[in-house]
Amino acid sequence: MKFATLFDVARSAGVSYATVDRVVNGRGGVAAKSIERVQEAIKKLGYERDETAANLVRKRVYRFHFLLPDDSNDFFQSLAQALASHQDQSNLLRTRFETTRFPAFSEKAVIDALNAIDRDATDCVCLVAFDTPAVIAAVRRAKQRGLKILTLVSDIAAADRDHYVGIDNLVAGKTAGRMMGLAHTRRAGLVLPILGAARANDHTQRLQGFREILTQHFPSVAILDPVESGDAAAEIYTILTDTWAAHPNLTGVYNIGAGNAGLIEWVADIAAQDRPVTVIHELLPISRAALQAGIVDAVIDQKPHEALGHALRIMRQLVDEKAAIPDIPLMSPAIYLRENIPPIPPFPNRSPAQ
Amino acid sequence: MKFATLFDVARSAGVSYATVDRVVNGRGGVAAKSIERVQEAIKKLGYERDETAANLVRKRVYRFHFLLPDDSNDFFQSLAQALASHQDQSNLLRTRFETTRFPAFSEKAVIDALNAIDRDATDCVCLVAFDTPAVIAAVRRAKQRGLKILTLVSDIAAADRDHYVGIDNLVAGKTAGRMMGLAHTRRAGLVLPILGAARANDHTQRLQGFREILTQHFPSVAILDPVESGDAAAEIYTILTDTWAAHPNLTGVYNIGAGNAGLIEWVADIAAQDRPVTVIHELLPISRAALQAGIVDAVIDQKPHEALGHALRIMRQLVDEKAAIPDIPLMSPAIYLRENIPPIPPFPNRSPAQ
DNA sequence: GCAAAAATGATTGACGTCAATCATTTTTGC
DNA sequence: GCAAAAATGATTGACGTCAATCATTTTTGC
Repeated sequence: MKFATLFDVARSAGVSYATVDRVVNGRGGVAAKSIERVQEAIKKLGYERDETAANLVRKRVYRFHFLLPDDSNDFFQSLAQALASHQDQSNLLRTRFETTRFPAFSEKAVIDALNAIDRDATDCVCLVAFDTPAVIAAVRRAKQRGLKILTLVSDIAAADRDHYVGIDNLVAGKTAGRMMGLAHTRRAGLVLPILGAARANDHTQRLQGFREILTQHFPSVAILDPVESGDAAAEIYTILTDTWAAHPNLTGVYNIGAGNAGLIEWVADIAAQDRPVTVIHELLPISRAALQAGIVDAVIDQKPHEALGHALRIMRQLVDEKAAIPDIPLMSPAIYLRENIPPIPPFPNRSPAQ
Repeated sequence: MKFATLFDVARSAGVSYATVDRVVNGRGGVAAKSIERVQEAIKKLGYERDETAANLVRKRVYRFHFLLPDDSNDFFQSLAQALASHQDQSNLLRTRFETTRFPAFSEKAVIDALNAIDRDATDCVCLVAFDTPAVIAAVRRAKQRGLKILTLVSDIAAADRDHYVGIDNLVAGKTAGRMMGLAHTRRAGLVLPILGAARANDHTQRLQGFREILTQHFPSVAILDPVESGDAAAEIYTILTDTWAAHPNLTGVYNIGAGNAGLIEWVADIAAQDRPVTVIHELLPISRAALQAGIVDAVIDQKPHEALGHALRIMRQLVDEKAAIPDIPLMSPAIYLRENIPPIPPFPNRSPAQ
């Protein structure tokens, strides 16, 4: 079974290769009946363009630049790791990567990095940004220079970037709420939500979703006022100790942000039979271990590896500019319990060289 | 920024293209010091082989044959759909697909289909099989003809196929058990497991995992003897009606196999405030709707789309025969609650033609 | 130092497509 | 029916690699 080439199409259509080329590449100057014959031949032979050959001769290369926060030991680390694993395939898909890490939460650093991106060496920027006026302005400038912008994990105003890939934090919070609610089926409870920072949009959205589900579907569960941890483990430990002292009837803890080490330590320390149900975010080495150890009951995860896969696909489409890209639904978070912890991606994508 | 080609490597190494070719393609007959110089140049230039060009000239094509059960309206339907969505990319990855559907549960049909596969037109077979001696024998014959065999979703004895992609049903059952257990946090309960068929390995494995987690970690939850439904919705309805009558204190139902329509109808009919917690398998249109409607509490899913992605990658590696393929861990099942139901894959993988 | 063996160089046609150029044929308008 | 315009054909070099062939140079063993 051989596969049809453009030469086969030409022969079958009874026209020259040049005419077929004019048709398939839309060069114009072809009689209507010739176009028709070519299209018929394509259909008849089941011809499909060999994209690899086309990309080869066109020297088509996707040049992507990633701007990721450089937070010592956290979620962004796993994001960078996921990125690295996707680079495996870069060769096959003619994609070149550049990555800039910037100090997390430094607005100036993001903006500088964005400004420094060389339009002549970059087609599309993937940005883990926060939604401030200055950042938005920088994004807008980058777009004016012709760069495509995709936001990842954390979004900015829709009008200013080309696409967003990531979860909906409201949904993430609702999922956490549902999980917490199910753990309170037909019983009353008292749960504590811990915010990282009240000014962080993603955190407040999660909190909102969490509250919504509990109040709506699990009215017997009372929700304490959320406390702020600054994403600091030590602070979380203190918060929990204090809350536990004040409310010995505490039945659930939902940590919305980072700093899970503090929560884990606290649970291990109290070693109570009837410890509160614990729901946290992001499957990282530390939370994996805590799930395994039975210290954490559920982890809500953004699926960074999968997110990057989506991001790369969309970035290629953005650069191709072939057509408006259909709006892609937001990702839904994963739920990990002790038993369904996934193996650590990536799996090897290709065999070792040679 | 241009990317190094083999000519660049040759120039940099101070040898001819032919020598470089001999080195990178392992043709032998090259002096040790030349090999070294070439490898140095490769490293220095960051050369990476352009796989697409190599595949092009080698006429490398992967010819895959899928053998899927043809069960009217079920899980296999969604599997076939997932397959179709992956075929989108077939062009880019030089993969050709053939699919044979066979009547579900017809051993003879599988074997006939397997025997009928043309070795000269097929490199690798992806099989959703059941583990019977006759099927195993047929697989063995296929392997002797030089076909690579990958089992999907349902495995056969490890020695007889090349690889398996799918979940571990024991883990799936444990996950269901954990979910059910969490919904019984600090309270007693009585749950009913419903088997499709006691002779189905995957079902008994799930049951085992389910029981294990509950007895071990949630001892206050009692487990009724499992009943068999034959995967029939009507039967499930009857079972539930009877059990509910006999045990008004029922707090959970775990449907291990198919026939969820019966469970859904029953839950809708009893319309009880304190209905049992329901855990089922496979995210299909019907179970999506039931989650949405709040009739089902949790769905454990095999992630067919993801599974096919893994399968295709491994099948290519099998055909390449470059090296032994590292054993890939079994997939872990996904947990879907009402709030984190994912959008229906596939997303479009490439822009529309032209 | 010489013949044989080993290593290297030079070159070529293909894979399927793109993107040209220029010559030739067909169609159109009046 | 004729000139101008439109359509078509023929052909070519490239993209980066593979897989050859054959000629030439270098190394090896004695």
